[in-house]
Formats: sequence, C-alpha cells, structure tokens
Amino acid sequence: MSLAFGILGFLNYKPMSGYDLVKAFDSSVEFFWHAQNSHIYLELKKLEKQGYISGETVMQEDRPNKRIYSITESGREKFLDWLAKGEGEDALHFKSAFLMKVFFSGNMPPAQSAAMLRQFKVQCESYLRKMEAIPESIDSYGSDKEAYQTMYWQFTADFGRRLIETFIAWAGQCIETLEAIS
Amino acid sequence: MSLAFGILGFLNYKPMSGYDLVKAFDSSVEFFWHAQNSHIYLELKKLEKQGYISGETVMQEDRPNKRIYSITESGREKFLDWLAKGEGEDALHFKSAFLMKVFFSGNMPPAQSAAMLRQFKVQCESYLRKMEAIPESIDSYGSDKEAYQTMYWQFTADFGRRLIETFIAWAGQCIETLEAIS
DNA sequence: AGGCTCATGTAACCGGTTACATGATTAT
DNA sequence: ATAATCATGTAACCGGTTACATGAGCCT
Repeated sequence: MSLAFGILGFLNYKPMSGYDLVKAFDSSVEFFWHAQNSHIYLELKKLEKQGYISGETVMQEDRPNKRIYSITESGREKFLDWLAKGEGEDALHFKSAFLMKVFFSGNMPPAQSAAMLRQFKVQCESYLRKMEAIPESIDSYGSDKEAYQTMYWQFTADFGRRLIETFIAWAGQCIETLEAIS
Repeated sequence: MSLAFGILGFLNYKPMSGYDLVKAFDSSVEFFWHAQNSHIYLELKKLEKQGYISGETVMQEDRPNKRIYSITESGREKFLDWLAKGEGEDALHFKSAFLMKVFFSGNMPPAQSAAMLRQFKVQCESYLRKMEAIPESIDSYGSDKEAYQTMYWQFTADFGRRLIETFIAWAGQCIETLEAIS
C-alpha cells in the first residue's frame, strides 16, 4: 500500500507525470523506499481508477506525449488520513537478508565472515560519502516558502546518515571480535 | 527467497517440525525477519518438492502427529552457497513506511508530527528494554561447543540494540528541532 | 468453563520485481 | 556513431500477508 501513499504525497505537492515521479522517488526517498518505474505506472492506473488521482494527457511536439496526474479531493483526504494515523508496531519493522546471513555465519570459517563484514563496511563507507551531499541538495531544492517541508526531508536524510554510521560502527566491532579469536 | 534460506539454516542445525521452526523464528531472527506460520508451512512443502529438505511423519499419542524435516545434501549445498556469496548492494536495502510518513510530515502541524515522533520514541524505548534480555538468553541457549555459533547470534542482537538506540537519538533530535520552531 | 500449548494447514489476495518492448529527440 | 533523456507501458511471476479452519490435551 505504501507506494500509493508515496505517489499521493508527491502529487499533493504538485501535479506530475509518471516519469517525474520516477525521478522524484529516485532522488529523495530512494534509500528507504525504492520504486520500480513499472510499478509506479501500474499504481498510477490503479489510483486513477479508484478516483484518488486524475490524469490528463498533454500533447508535445518535440517529445513524447505525457500524462500529468493531479491529486483529487478524495485522494488528498486518503493521504492525510494515512499521515495522521501512527504506524503503531510496524514503525520498527524491517527485513534484512544480510542480517540473516550474519546470523548463520557460524557455518563458515571466521576469516570468511570477517571478510564479508569488511566488504560490507567498505560499501557503507562509500555510501556514506555519497549521502553527505544530500543535505545541501535538499536545501537548494526546497527554497523559500517550502522551508518547513524540507526540514522533514532533512530528518529522513539525517536518519539515513545515522543508520549507515551505526552499520559501520557495528561492523567494525564484529570484525574486531572475529580478529581477536583467530 | 530468504525465508527459504532461514529455514535451511535452522534445519542445518538440526531436524525440526514446522511448529519448531515457527518458534525458532519467533525467538531469534524475528526482529529482522518476521515469518508467518502459514508461510513457513508453505515454504516447507516447496523445499521438500525441490529436494532441499525431506520430511518424516512422527506419530504421537498424547499430541498431534508431526512432520520432522531434515536438510538434504543438496539443501546444505544450496544454503552454504547462499551464505558464501555476499549480498552486494542489497545489504543496505530496506523499506520503511514510517520514514515515508516522516518525509511527508510537512503536511501536518508541527505539534502533531512531534507527537508522532514522541510516541515512536516511547515505543523504541520499551522495545529496547525487551531487547536487553536477549544476550543472556542467547548465552544460556547455546552452551558449550556451539559457542562460536552464538557469537553471530550475539552480533545480530547487538545490531538490533544499536539500531533502536539510533532511532531513539534521532527521534530525540527531531523532536527538539520541532519544539524549537513552535 | 476458558484459555494455552501442540500441531498443520488452505485460499484468496496483494504488493512488488523482473524482463521485456518501443521510439523520437538531444547531447557528446 | 553512441548514449542519454524523455516517456509509457505489458506480462509473468513471486514472496509474503490475511483470514480462516481444526482439534486433542493440559493447566488454572
């Protein structure tokens, strides 16, 4: 259900095409909600059929025609309802195949699991460097009157940074422990 | 695919029934891989059909009969292959509807989003208290020769603790920021 | 009498992924 | 020439969830 709310959220800012939405997802919520373009187009059709958004085809000459979607009143209502009610227990819910692998890593030699964790740590570090550019890009994007919107974007970006830092610290300690016993 | 590997991982320790597996998931990997009992039973049938596990019905008098599954050679092979190869980019992948809500929280009054975050923080704190008992329960469960298995269980539990602490610190800072502007 | 533990499932559904397909225009 | 950008989709599949169903024995 959540992709639908993401779409409604973006369309609540302003009308957009499927293509615009793909880019919006990619450049903002990507790290905690990856969306396939195929999925977005599917969901747009569904939301339109349900009356939460309405699309209008815009003819273009030098580019392919496009379909611009706007949120409807009932869509806005649905979105705001979703926003207002807390996630409850689900807020903490997440899935990680990587942690499952760590859980069962007693089945390989410590040297190998240490190598796996070292590789993971390196990945985190390079991801963190990429993330460090995000706060500025948010500030430059949302200027003027949207300032109180961008604050929340900053919050999620900040969480991303903290999460990666936590991963790095944790992996570092696991590696130390593994090195100590071998 | 990952539930399958979780099942193979547990059956690699020792043969178990579906019921045992439900409990095993619940009391160990639950926080990063929740599994429905219906799903586990479904997956067991599938894995048996594929030849990765084999089941044997055990008759009981005072309790319902049960079906004990053991991992096969090809199952063990598949499991170890999965373990050995890294997750690549996917290791960092996760989804959070809660963060999506935060991202769009500019659409409600700051007081309301602050309340949401406060509630979230309280939830985290009570979850953390529950988690603090886990390390001991792991130590008592995996005694003696399994010591080097339990180390990895400790790793994942440790990550869980750090994650929740990160959530708490982050939420605290968000709340402060929100209070400062209102 | 009521609820928990043991024990196993089916059916319908849904959210999301993978793979594939098309085609013009514009920038390098 | 080649690749990227703009722009939109379809079909098959799959992993997982929700809701429901059953029933004996044991504990309080």
